[in-house]
Amino acid sequence: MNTSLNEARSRFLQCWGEMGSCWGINKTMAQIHALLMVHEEPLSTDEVMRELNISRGNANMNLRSLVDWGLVRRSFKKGERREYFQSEKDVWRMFCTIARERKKREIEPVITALQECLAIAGRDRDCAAFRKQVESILEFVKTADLMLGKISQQQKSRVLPLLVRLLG
Amino acid sequence: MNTSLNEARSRFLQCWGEMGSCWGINKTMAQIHALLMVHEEPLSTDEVMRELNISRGNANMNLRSLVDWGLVRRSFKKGERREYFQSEKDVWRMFCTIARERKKREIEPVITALQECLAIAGRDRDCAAFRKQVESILEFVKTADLMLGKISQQQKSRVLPLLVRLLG
DNA sequence: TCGTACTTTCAGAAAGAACTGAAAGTATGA
DNA sequence: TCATACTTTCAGTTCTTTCTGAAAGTACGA
Repeated sequence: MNTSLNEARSRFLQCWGEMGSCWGINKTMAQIHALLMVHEEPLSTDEVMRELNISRGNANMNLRSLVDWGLVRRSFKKGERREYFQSEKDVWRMFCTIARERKKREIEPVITALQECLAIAGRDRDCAAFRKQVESILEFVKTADLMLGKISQQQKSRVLPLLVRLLG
Repeated sequence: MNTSLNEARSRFLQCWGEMGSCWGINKTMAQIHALLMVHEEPLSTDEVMRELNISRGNANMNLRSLVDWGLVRRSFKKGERREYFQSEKDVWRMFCTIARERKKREIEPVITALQECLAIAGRDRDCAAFRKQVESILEFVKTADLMLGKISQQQKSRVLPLLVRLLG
């Protein structure tokens, strides 16, 4: 098999794994995702284990997480009991999926927590400065949340013109 | 001192620390940042150590990181040798600073790495599918990079109208 | 130049996250 | 019902990151 393709692939897996770590995503999960992204054909758990040199438990757990995130689909070959996994390939749809999940898992809980902070603080005069700061953070996070929600519902083609306007 | 304010503060520190972890930021660093955000007055290393119950080394290291990120400024009180630290309070400016830093530290290196992947792969026919996928990822990351760069240069007042259009 | 009041560094310790692999669980077809 | 071919779980281990605290470094005024 083409050596430079192999080398390029493994460079890509490494890159994607590191990027994941930066953004709070398990490195192996990111690498499995990368692996599936650059394979047209669905891969089995055993193939993933072999390609990344990881244990069955690890492969299974991270494949499941990817399915939970909606980035990877289980797929079956007729006449085979074994399950295969296939990644979403379209980058914009991947982005939308990730945005929706992080919104739900991470941003919305922060909004709730900040609202709790304000509720706990109450309205005493000596809380005024604290309230003001937390309120402005909350407002920002809410706007970001709303925006992420809207953007991740759009077709890519509808977002591009806005970007052009912004970048122009 | 007002108990509910204390409770609200510590809830806020906890919340910000957890959020940091989600996004690949050291929890203690995020908590120090939170602590400084809700204090009008600059705090000394010893005050930070006391409030968060952490060691001198830890406090020193994370305060330095925050200064490196440009989120916190050193400040001095006249007649005192000790240094104090003060956080940027404006949320939009905080966001811009973080965006610029992550762009520089994390996004630009990914662009370079992806370009390397393409260079390694070369133009053989059996690389075509790989190239196509990596190219579309690269295009997306470049657009995100460009956009983050533009947005984080804007005044908040110039971004809001765009959001309104988008959200409408 | 020395003593004081601080800041920085870093080797080792602790905590936390991720991983392994064997055992248990499950589905299928004969 | 059983054997087979898989998937899932989880207790224990390994790896990574973060933290500690004492020692070294630095700056200043007397």
